[in-house]
Amino acid sequence: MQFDSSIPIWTQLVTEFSRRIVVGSWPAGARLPGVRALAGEFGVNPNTVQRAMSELERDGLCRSERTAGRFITEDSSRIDQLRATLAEEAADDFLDRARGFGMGRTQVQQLITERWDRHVPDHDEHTDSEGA
Amino acid sequence: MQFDSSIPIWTQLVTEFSRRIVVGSWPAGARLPGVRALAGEFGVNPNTVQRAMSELERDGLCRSERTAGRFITEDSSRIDQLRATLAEEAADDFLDRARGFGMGRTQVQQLITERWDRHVPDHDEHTDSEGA
DNA sequence: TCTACTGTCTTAAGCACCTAATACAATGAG
DNA sequence: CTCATTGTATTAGGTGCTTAAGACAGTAGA
Repeated sequence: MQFDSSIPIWTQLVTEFSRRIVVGSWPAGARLPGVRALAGEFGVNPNTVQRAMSELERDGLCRSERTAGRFITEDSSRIDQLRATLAEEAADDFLDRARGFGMGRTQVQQLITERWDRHVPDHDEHTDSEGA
Repeated sequence: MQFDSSIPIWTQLVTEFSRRIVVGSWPAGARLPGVRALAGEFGVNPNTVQRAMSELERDGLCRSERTAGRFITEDSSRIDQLRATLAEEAADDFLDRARGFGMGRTQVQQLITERWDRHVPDHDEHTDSEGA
């Protein structure tokens, strides 16, 4: 993973860890790798990982058993809530920016459509797996 | 205007100045207030304003006549381009995040619709923010 | 019991960046 | 010419991030 040097690494780790929780790489109840192992994976200092983990704990996404390791919360509804919150924040950030320079609702929807297409390599493919 | 202390002020000024250019508060060819005047308006140091202005010049959005002041570019197509670029960047940032946790196209469109409605002033807004 | 592993805490150093204060250079008005 | 205003450059201070090294406490397993 690559880091943006203009943003604190621990912040970017929080984002990455949240993503892993939301997409299920780290499912509810899972035991996480130790801070030293994660530090090795990302090429950072264990303290930096710990700072990110503290943030996740503060938000009730994981808990640490002091000697047994660290575990994702069992509360799957909390994870659903996280997913919703992240989505809303992303949308709100975007809408604030778009409205800031005067875009209307229709323009916004069209912009999303255009940009989505450029994000998807193949037009033919329906990657519309609307499960939830 | 209020600044986010976790982001450099000059960066936020670039955003604000770009917005003014895009929405026409600072139209093509306009003479801008001096760095000291702007610094006073935003409550920051003139150097901070200048750093933001240097960025705008680097992007061809304004030019400085060393003793006469600073002027927005006459090239209105450049401003149109800026508007398009800002919109695309905002959309791409959003889509990267949304796809990052597995949202599909339809979900994204629906999310935008929901959030747009809550952004409309008339709607009763209850902020249900749990930390992410 | 002894060893290895877990998270946690402390201290310190180095570094980059942001911000501020100030001085400088050039031009136009009077 | 003299002075005020313009943008610009230099220097210094402060803050926060990251890394590093080490020590501590508790637990599981050989």
